[in-house]
Amino acid sequence: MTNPAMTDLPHAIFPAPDHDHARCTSTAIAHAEALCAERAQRLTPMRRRVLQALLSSHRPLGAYEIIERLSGKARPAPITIYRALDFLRDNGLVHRIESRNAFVACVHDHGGDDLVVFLICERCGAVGEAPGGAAADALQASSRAAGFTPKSPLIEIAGICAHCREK
Amino acid sequence: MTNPAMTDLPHAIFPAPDHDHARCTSTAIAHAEALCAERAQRLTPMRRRVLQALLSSHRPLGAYEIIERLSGKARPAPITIYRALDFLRDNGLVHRIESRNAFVACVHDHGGDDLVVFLICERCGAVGEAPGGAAADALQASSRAAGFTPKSPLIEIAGICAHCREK
DNA sequence: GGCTTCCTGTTGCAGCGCAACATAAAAATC
DNA sequence: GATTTTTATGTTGCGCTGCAACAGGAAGCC
Repeated sequence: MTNPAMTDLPHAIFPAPDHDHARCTSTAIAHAEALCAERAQRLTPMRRRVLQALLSSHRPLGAYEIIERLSGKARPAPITIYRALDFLRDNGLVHRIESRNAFVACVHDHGGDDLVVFLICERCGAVGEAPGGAAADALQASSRAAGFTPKSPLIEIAGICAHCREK
Repeated sequence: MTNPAMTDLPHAIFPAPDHDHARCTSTAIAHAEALCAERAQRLTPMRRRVLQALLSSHRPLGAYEIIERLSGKARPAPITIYRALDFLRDNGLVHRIESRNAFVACVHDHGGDDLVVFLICERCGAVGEAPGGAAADALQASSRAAGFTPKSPLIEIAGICAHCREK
């Protein structure tokens, strides 16, 4: 499932304000197509449109915000968006930011199981994904010590990203 | 602000099904009173009732669930509950579980700044609070590596607690 | 008492999220 | 290719979350 196009370009964890967003978007779409083809999943027009709406920014969007960005034609009902999001999430193409009740497109290429830390910039709203390998071990240990059998940990950190800090 | 009553009793991270819940509740209320007195904050009847509703279980409750548990008299509007919750959260007496959009009473005694890991049992719904000291360092490092200036990390882990696993 | 500050009640609204059912489109089977 | 089955989308409706704005009331301060 690894797509070279997503790994050879070493994404900064926070996309720079002047990055080549068109390419960034088309790469992600291409990755989604490849992945769905490989899994015999259907990237329908609706699902693609929702993904593109999310890719139009690196900010998490709510369902209603997505609807607004799906310009043209009739505006789909919220439930339609949620169903598309469910599909995209199941395939690791979209993440849910729990602390915002919103969604971001995933522009990284990571397995479904490894721990991802979401860094949320309070100023520009962008979301970065940092690898959480080291923290994963500590959390495993903490959980086990409590007799707890953990599934996927959820980590979200609010703060200020490098690009906003420079200003 | 440290209350001996809350520390001398070494709370298991997950309260056992047969724990002395009456004492567990009264201790928490006493702690809330002491803390508010110390800070010259007012633990009004409404705030106390909301806290007690949350203490009636170790499960996170939504605003409407809280309203239902505030039996007697007129049912307060949701906004009233949210205001009480804001107060209780500001004083560290209540935590918000983002992945559930719900709230739990805090039955531990930790400073406002140290990292807490919420363990959420998918079977019984109980929420435990584990210390996240070790993970905190790893997350700091991860964030810094991304040029990110972190504030308080949010960690929630779903899984199965020890008491549910035994069955 | 009079003033300020804080708390609660009321009304209203917007977003989130899904259940249940109906319809349409694609896949699979024959 | 026609029929059945599966899968995706549209429609309606509803309940929960969360807050803004305003009004009244209670507690503390001078």
